[in-house]
Formats: sequence, structure tokens, C-alpha cells
Amino acid sequence: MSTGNTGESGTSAHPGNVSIDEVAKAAGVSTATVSRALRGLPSVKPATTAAVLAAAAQLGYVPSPSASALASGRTRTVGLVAPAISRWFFATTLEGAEHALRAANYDALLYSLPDTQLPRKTFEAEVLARRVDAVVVASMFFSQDEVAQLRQLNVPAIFISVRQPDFPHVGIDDEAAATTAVQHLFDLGHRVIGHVSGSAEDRNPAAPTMRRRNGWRAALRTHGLSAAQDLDAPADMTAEGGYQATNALLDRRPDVTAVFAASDETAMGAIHALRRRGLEPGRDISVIGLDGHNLGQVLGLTTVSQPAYQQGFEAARLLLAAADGAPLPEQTVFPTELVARTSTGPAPTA
Amino acid sequence: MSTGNTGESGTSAHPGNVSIDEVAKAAGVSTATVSRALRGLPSVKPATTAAVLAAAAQLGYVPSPSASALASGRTRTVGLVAPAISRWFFATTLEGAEHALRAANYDALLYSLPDTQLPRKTFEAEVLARRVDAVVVASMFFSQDEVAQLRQLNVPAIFISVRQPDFPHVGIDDEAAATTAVQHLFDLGHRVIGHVSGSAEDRNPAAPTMRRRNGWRAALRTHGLSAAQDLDAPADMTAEGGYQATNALLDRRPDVTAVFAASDETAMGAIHALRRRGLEPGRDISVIGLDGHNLGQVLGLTTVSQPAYQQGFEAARLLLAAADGAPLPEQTVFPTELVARTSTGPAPTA
DNA sequence: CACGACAAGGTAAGCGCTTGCATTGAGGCC
DNA sequence: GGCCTCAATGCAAGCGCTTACCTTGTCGTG
Repeated sequence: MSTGNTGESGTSAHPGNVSIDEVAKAAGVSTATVSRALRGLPSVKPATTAAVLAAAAQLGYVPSPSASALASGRTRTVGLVAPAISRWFFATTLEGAEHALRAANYDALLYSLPDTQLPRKTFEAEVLARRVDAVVVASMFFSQDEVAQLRQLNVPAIFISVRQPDFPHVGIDDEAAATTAVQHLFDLGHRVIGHVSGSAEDRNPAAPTMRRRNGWRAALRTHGLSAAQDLDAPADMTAEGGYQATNALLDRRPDVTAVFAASDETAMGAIHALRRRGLEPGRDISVIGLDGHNLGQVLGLTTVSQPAYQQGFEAARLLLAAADGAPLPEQTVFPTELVARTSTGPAPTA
Repeated sequence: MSTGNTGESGTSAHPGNVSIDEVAKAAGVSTATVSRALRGLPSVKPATTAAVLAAAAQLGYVPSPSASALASGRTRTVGLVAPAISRWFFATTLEGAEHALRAANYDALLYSLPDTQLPRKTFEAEVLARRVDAVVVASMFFSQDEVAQLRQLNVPAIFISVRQPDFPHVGIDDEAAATTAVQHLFDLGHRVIGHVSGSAEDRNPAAPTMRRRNGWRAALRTHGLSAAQDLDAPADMTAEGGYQATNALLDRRPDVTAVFAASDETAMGAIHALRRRGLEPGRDISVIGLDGHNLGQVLGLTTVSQPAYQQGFEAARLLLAAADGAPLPEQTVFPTELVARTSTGPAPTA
């Protein structure tokens, strides 16, 4: 077979076959002491610990996670839940979380929700039962049913981006970020500002897209501008979704001079739609996104950037700290930052 | 606490607290029968199975993965290894693999290698010991040391993209894909064709970037064109890397009229570099990538696309099939396809 | 009709750890 | 010097499953 592994030579057989008993024997102590020494418990004499460590290394001992989990009730595993892996925000967030976990010697169990679109198959939290010590949820939507299931797991959970009552949250101030975006357009002289927003089906106020829509609306009102219904073009949070929504928006409202897209991926779709119409982003129509996508620079996309990697990292870190007894802060808000590039420019003088 | 869960009402207490014994008692059978019934073993009378299932559902029973793994030696978990999650190819591949695993009721354990760049901290396969039944490696590079560690795990493994002797492989024909790209440029009249290639440090012939470079070189030779050293610009496989490499290439060889980038992300960096110089991709200089990145359309990027999601899905599926005794094919080659967009065009007539 | 074969299910011994409790010395104290 | 304390370690009972092996009841057969 291609993956065969036989005939180990040298001191250590392949890992997975040497148990704690053999280490105990080799070190001349009991298995209890080995267990304690390996976990660095203070009740073991340093000399003993050293001896155990040496024996373990010599034998190539690797503890069995299953046995450890069964005996202790702790899995040293954290569930990572996201609706998709291939979308920028989730990929980046998950990467941050994974790194934080790995650094603490925890495992990351990946759970990508079945479908990107609504309605999707519901998230079955049951599969995480007894399997994880904590859960990180990075998502845009989460139904009440899903929340209920999550609660049943009876482990700490933290939400990134989407907010859930009674759960700690890591994210940005979505309304403020939206306001920043609109303000930037306003400052450039734009007065008819459309919005490529989150899905219309989802009126869940916990959704970040909903908050961004609110921010857009509020900012327009502040300046006495129209936030008419037909300036709001709901979209799937993908480039394709942004493309379609922008086309619909421009068909409906040819007077629009600027578009605030609720994510960078939809903003890119918007740019695509403009180009298809022979319009130059930043000159004919301005486009601003929200994310800080790593490919934004390539497109010259102006955006309000958020630290996605850090949000994932911090969410995992908080969970790990909570496992050590630290309190979980209810809200962790990361700053956003306007990154002006070429997709926005002065409003065309009509 | 924010995540508290107390006072369950109704039939099922929270999962995680009811054990197989209680189900056995409720169903009036032994735990052995419950175990068999739940796994659908044929030696259980259908009526008995039904009774067990009913009891289990009634009690909200969820088996303990740790206990099951400890007793059976099988974890129903597959390790997913990739150098990064946030890069398109890996995110998409992992997503495919995760879906295949989830569909089969397997878990996906995520392991992202510490650093994107070489030299990176080495992959410690040890963390996967006793923890996974199989491993999917999606990567560009894999050192001999890492392969040795992987072998020690003594579980089936499959490689995506990067090839390893004696391991099954899922991927594309990188040389042929590169040839397709170069041929496309040649057909458009280009005669000085640069290459934004993989890292120069890595001369591992197993690396897909290496094979793409070979394909580029071979295709040029076929047409009697120069594949001079200075036409080859090594880069990190990111947009930023492609940006820098392209700048270096154009500084060195102002006569270049077309660039074949070894990945879409580097191709996007190349486009960025062109625009920065006031050059229009597809008119002044043509750019072709290789991947089929979902944002390629937005940029009008011509590319040779590969089915990343399917590669991940298939790799996982093969591993699962192998667990059921099916043979693991040594090579699974997916087709690639030229997708012509606007970043390539006829060579400027000099 | 006795016996073997087989289907269906039970018994109990682990799997490899963790941990509450017991044990053993060695000092410290009055 | 006897006794208490405490540090250091051992003992052994699980954790919640799986599975080899055994038991039982039913049929089919010669």
C-alpha cells in the first residue's frame, strides 16, 4: 500500500502504540505520576518530571486524546462553525482562530454549514456534542433553532460578526463602519448613494448586514438625503450577488452616483457590473466596500477594513482564557479603518 | 454566565449526560445490543433496532466520540492539512473535503501550517497521532522530514496538488495546464512570454509550481521561443508576491508582452503591477493565470481553471472509500479548462 | 425426536487515560 | 522525642463505549 509503515528502526516504534504504562515502567514510577508529570502538575518533583519526560521522549510516547478526553471530560478541541470556508471573511477568521488554538495545543474541529444561501439546511449542533470544549461561530445568520441547539451543548460559545443575545460577541461596530463609508462618499460630493445590502429575506437584527443597512440609512438621514427603498439592493454576500444587485440598482435608479456595498466581495461584483456597463469605478460611479479583502488593493477598491484574522484569533483566545477561569467579555469591538483607493472619487458634476 | 444552560424541560435532558446504559435500560436490552443497533449491524432484529432507536431519540442520546474512539480505535475524524486557509485554493479545497467528510458523518480536524512562507516551522504530524483515521494534505510544499512524520502516523494519507512518491495524489496535470496557458498566449501572437513562478528556493519537483514552470519552459521551447532565466520571476503565491515579481520582471525585460502567472492570485498581483505602470492588461500586456479563482471574473482575468472544490471533495471521498476497503488510486487527475477573458489579447504589433 | 446450525442477544473484559483517596517519609514544632 | 503537616507518589476505580466469546431459543434434518 502506498501508505504502509512497517519496520521502524531505532528507539521509537511508531507513535500510537506505546501507552502510558510503558512510560511508567521505563521511568520507574506509577502511571498516575506519568500523567501528572506530562501535564506539568506542580505536585511532581522536578527530578521525577524530568525522568518521565525523558522516558516519554525515548519511547516516542504520544498520549491518546480519546482516552484523555474520556477520563477527564475535556477534549482540548474547539468547534469552528462557519457558513462557508471559501469566502474571504470566514477563511481569514477561521485561520486566526485556528492559529490561536494551535498555539495553545488545542484542536480545531471544522464545521462548515451546508449551504451558503438561505434557506439552508439547519446547523445540527448535535454533531459537536461531547466533542468540543467550546465553540466559535463565525456567521452572518443564525436561527433561533440553531441557537437553541448550541445552548444544549452546554459549552461556552462565542459569536463572531453575528450577534446573539446572551452570548459573547466579537466583532466591529457595523453601524459605525457603514456610517464611515457613507460619510466618505458624502465628503466626495455624492448625494444619491445606493446600498448593496444583505439578503432581504433576513430581517434578523443580529445580522451584521442588517446593522450595516441601518448605518447606511441613518447616515443618509443625518445628511438629509434619501434612503428610499429602491436605493437598497439586497444581495447574496458574494461577488456574483453584488454583480446582480448592482445591475438591478442601476436599472432602477440611474441617478445613483455612488454605491456602498456591505462587503468587499459584493463591492467587487459591483465594480464588475460597472465595467460591464462601460462605467469607470471612481470616476463615473464610486464604489466602497466593507471588509479589507486582501484582493481589494488589486482592484483599487476603497473600503472600510476590519481586522478579520484578529477577530478569529481573539475569539479563540477568549474562549481559551475562559477555560482557565477568566471571565468572558460580553462584547469585544475591533476598530475599522477607511482605506481610500481609486474606486471612489468626486461625484461627477451634473 | 452568558452560555449557561440549566433547567432543561421536557423529555430530553441536555445531550452529553445520557449514556448507552440508560438507553439499554429504557429499551430493555443490553448495552451491546444498543451499540450494535445504533451502528446498524445486521445481527440485530429490526424490531429491536427500532426499539433502541426510539429509546435513544426519546432520551436525546448522543454517543460519546471519545469513548467510541477509545474502544474501537477509530476516530471518525480526518485531518485536513494546508499551509493557509485564507488562500483561495486551500479554502476551496478544504471546503470540498469538509463537505465530503460531513456527508459521511466524519469530522474534519483542521491543521493550518504555521507559516505561509518558506522557511516555515515544520509541520508536526505528531499532533495528529491517534487522533485521525486519515489525512488530507493540500499543499505546495512538503519536506522530506514532514513526509517522514506523516508516515509515522500510520494512517492513510492523500496529497492534493503537491506530489509525494508512494502517496496517492489528487490534482491536475500542471505541465499541461501551463502549456495550455502558454499556447493561448502564443496563439494571440505573443513571442516574449514571462513567467511569474513559484518560489525559487523550492526546487522540489513535487511542487506544482515547479511543474508549471517546466510546462512554461517546455511550451516555449516547442515554439522555438526563449525561456531565458530572466524571463522567470519567482514569487510568493500571493497577490503581493505576484505584484513584486511582475515589477521585477518588467524592469528586467521591458520587451515582455505577456505573462503567465502560476496562480490566479499572483496573476492578480501582476495586473495590479501593470495598472500601476499605466499599462492596460490585455491590451498593452497580456496576463494569464492558473486556478479559476472566483474573483477572476471581476478582474477579467484569463485563466486555466482547475476544479479546486472537487479535488478536495474527491480526496476525502477516496479516503473514506479506502476505509471501506476500496483501493486508493495512485493518481486522480482532474481536467483543466482555458477561460479566456479580457486580461489577454493580441500581442501589440511592434 | 434428538441434534446441529444459526440467529439474536448477553457478559464482561478491555481501550488508555485521569483523579479521589490512601500511603509514605521527612521535616517542623513544642 | 512524639506528633502533626505536607510534599510526593501510588492504588484503583472509573470515563462510556466496542467486541470477542458465550448462551439461549428456534428450526430444519436424518
